[in-house]
Amino acid sequence: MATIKDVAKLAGVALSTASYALSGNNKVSAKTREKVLEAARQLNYHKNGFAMDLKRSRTNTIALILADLSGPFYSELIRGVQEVALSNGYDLIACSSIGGGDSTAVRFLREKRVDGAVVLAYNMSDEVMQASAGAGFPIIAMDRIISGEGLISIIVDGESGGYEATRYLMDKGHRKIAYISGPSNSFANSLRYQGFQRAMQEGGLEEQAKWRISGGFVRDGGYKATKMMMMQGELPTAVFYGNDEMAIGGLKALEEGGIRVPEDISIIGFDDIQLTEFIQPPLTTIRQPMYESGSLAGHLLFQMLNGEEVDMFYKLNVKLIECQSVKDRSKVQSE
Amino acid sequence: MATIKDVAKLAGVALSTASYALSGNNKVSAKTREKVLEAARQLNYHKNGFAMDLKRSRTNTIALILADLSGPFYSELIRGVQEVALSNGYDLIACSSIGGGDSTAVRFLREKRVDGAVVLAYNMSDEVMQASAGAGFPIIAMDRIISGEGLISIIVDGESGGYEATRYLMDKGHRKIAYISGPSNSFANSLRYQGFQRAMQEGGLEEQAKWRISGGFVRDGGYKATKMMMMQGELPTAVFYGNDEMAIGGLKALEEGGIRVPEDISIIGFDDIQLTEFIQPPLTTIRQPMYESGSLAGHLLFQMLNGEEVDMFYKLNVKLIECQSVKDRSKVQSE
DNA sequence: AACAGATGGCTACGATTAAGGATGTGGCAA
DNA sequence: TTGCCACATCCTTAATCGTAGCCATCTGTT
Repeated sequence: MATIKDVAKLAGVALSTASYALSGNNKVSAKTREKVLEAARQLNYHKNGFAMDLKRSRTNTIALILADLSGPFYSELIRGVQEVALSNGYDLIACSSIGGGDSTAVRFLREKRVDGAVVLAYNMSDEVMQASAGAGFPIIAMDRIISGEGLISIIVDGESGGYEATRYLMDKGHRKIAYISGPSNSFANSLRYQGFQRAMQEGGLEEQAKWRISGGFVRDGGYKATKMMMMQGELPTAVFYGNDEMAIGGLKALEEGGIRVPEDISIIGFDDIQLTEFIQPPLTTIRQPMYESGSLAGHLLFQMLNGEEVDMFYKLNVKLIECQSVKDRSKVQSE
Repeated sequence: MATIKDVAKLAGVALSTASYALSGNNKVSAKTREKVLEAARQLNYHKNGFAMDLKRSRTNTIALILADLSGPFYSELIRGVQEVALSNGYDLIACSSIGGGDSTAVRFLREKRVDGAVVLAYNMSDEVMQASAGAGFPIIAMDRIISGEGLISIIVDGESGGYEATRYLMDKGHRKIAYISGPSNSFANSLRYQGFQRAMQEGGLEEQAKWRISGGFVRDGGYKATKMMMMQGELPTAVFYGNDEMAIGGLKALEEGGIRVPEDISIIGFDDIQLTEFIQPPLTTIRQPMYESGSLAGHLLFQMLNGEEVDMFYKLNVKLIECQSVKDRSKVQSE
């Protein structure tokens, strides 16, 4: 690889002049600049990014940290972050936190290979995030409440969402409601479940242990959990899936068992992923403001990078999206 | 941020000793190493990634370049690449080629911020890839055929896939077949379409211009294209969707129009994304070996980084996955 | 005294950038 | 016209970022 030295030599100028010319500084005459650019072109010269970052001690890059690059993506959220990064002239890279302390994500944070990060990865420990964040290095956590210098939490109000979803089912006359949960260590899942419990208690309904099954927030988990539920003899009249992915898996299991939705059983999801409107029946669900939260995360990151004062905690509201996967049983008295 | 200098000073040793101790070199005594590590702990010292990369002139990172981070992901492909990278002790980052010449992807290639790349991004120009690739910098292209030093192409045999899909429909008695296409500049789309055309010609069937509509390879595009097709009065008996995403969109449009699948119309997709088995009816499609191609890409990348000789071109085979979205009309003579 | 192991000094990696040096321009007096 | 000076313009010198690793030096053992 050609370095700026080679360019300078070929152009017959000093190193620094070449540097100035290449970064568009107006300290060099047009003629010299042209000479330098021509030399660079001839040598197919390109800056060495690291040397630049090292000297500038800034990378102009932020990281989006995900639990698993091949996992289900919140594409709207990413779009939100991406647009803000782009419009601020920053680069965005995504990396995975697979691998624990040796993961790419942890290395990028520790070694300060980026200027800040947005984290949506349950497998990142609070410790790592707290150790890395700081005045000059903002981290936005989107899947937990965490505090520390340079740390901001954005969460969606999963508790209200869980509550609303459950109330909605109850209002439609459902009394036997199952909850298919996400991973037990998931903060989002615990919020949703708390909302579910609050609504159940408030309505004087008893939660059945056999109807609380984990599907790990993944499609196939929802499928298996639903199969398991179906093998227990008695079916609930409604199922609250902790997220849409599991509901899609559940739908397949029900279909295979010849159980109609919503005629025989009602289901409700959570997230409002784009797919929900494309499946049969369109899924009633709780919408999370994905794009907005991603965009907010991006904006906050840059405000912090610019040294502005911002709040450390944000809670976004959810909204019930009524489709066709829930049947109104309130007029029917019994089965 | 503390630097290795500070660590050395606090530990009372020379810079180089600290460096050796921190990189686990056995040139230092256990006692000294401990002293240095303790100092590093006290100062919360972490290596500066750039300085290290600069000195080592190696990053231990490879990039996965995608057209759009928020776009539909080939998660299996990513998993393939990711696993290989991880097992070789490399980091993997994903970045987007949105933004043309100023995109993150182009900068990462040009400025050599990674050691190599896997590219699956139609909006990357051949020129950029050819200019960046070289003996020490391998690039694996997964969406085109391209040649040059350090460049390898992996493609799936879309032509055969398109041919097989179409033959399959014809074998099932279909004579009126529509093709919902991807973007016209997509290499994958053109292969599939060529296969479609070959089968049609071979079967003596005429392709109807009104039944070749573009859906841009996206779900919503498939939905709109299908709506458009439905408005033209005459329906084909089968639709070949250029990819599964569009087929899912199309399914919704058909559903809305009260057209049953496969009773009234048969559909076939392409890709075999995970979702296909979860929709109703499960989609007959052409499977691309996604995981395998990702894994192959990863392996080739590391072989090149290790200076081994490899072929410059790979073509992977596809396979028809028979599900329930195609009806056999071969016994029915007319409609 | 020779040797091996441990430690320290120093330079290079490739770029940025402040500060100072060289060069050229124009104005004015002799 | 010529010579001198002030001044702006353009360019160069040199320090620096944080780390790796060569090579020299020192220490203690045999």
